[in-house]
Amino acid sequence: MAYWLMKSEPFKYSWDRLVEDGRTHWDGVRNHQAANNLKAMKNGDLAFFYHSNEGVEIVGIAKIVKEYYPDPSDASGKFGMVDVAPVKKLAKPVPLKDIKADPRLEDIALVRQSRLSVQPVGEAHWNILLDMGETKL
DNA sequence: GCCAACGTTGGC
DNA sequence: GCCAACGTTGGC
Repeated sequence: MAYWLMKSEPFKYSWDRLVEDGRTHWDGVRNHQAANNLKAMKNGDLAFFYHSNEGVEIVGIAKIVKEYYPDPSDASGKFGMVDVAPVKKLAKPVPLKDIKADPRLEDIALVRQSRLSVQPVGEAHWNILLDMGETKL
């Protein structure tokens, strides 16, 4: 079981939309590093759902329900996508500023590689973030 | 709206 | 293969 973090701008695709839809295609990734992370995802892996630009916080937990396959929106055929479904909304969203303020999280990709839209989260970091979100799985 | 970070493109 | 120019992401 691996853990991830996926970013979405809420006015493009929000956590509430994901809950309404039940599941969605995580398409549109055009960055190789992010795509490599998508490729490494396995069914059942969990991912934090992060709102960028607006909110700027982790709002929920999603799970991978379909592993990497071609993204039809990519004409070049180089990039793929996964399908995700909502698992649980965080009892308390975890804002980026709190993540930055916690020395235990200073090495997290969210801080160190702020532009990467799909990133791995270590188990220790995952548990800290769950704690900060006052959420139990 | 600005700007830093960073990926990509293209001239040489 | 280097690097300047340019585009995009995303925090503030």
